[in-house]
Amino acid sequence: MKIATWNVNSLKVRLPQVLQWLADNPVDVLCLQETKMTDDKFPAAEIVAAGYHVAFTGQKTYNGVAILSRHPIADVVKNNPHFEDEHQRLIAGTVNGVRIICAYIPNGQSLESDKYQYKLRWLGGLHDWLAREMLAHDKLALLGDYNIAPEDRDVHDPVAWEGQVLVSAPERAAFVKMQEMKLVDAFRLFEQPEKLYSWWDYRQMGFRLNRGLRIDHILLSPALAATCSACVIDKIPRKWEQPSDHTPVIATLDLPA
DNA sequence: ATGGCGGCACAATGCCGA
Repeated sequence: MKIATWNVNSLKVRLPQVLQWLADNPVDVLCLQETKMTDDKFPAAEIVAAGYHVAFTGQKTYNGVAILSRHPIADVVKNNPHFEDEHQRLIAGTVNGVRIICAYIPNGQSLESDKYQYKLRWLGGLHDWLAREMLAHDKLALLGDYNIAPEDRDVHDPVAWEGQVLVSAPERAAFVKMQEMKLVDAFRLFEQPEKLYSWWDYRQMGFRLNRGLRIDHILLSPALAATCSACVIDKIPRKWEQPSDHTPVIATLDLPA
């Protein structure tokens, strides 16, 4: 079973790339973030025609998340039942006995911003809800755009980024807290190439100069981590015409698909 | 020091992302 996550930065613009990527990479589950559309605009028919079930929740202009799955998606939950939030940033569903949680964690903008406080509150709410979900689901995966680079090796220039949003100590502490609840960063289960990131700024030739951050992650519960045989970042879509600034992350689980 | 790119919006510039 292969599960993946991709912040597409507008599904309206990126739908052809999503369909192309799925044709090239027929994963079992693909979590999308930043669909940036209301549910009435969601291209469900095109995705179903590509052989996927889909669950989604969106809003105008910002945010929006979706789960695409080759298998039926059960027990769909939209948003965190224990955190009041007008943003559409979270959707969960169960696929083949695996609890899939797709998250678009807030960016935070800057350490001085109200949005940063919202990000930390949001992470607190996520933690509390995750604890409950983990009790209910042995096999659980949290996939998405975390907007957190967990360690300096996940940052192209740690000195330049020091103290900035995405790398600040409180955000990293929230990531560590998820690891302390036994969620495992699938990417770090394996030897990886150095300086491999999942996001690059559109500006200043960020991708060509590999000025990136690893902020898109797949975290696995212990029962799933034990089955994980690979985790890769696929840089290919970042090279396509009119790309998202993020690129997909894929984990392979040795479970019957 | 700022914005640099890209997407979006009651549309020209401003907000937002990261």
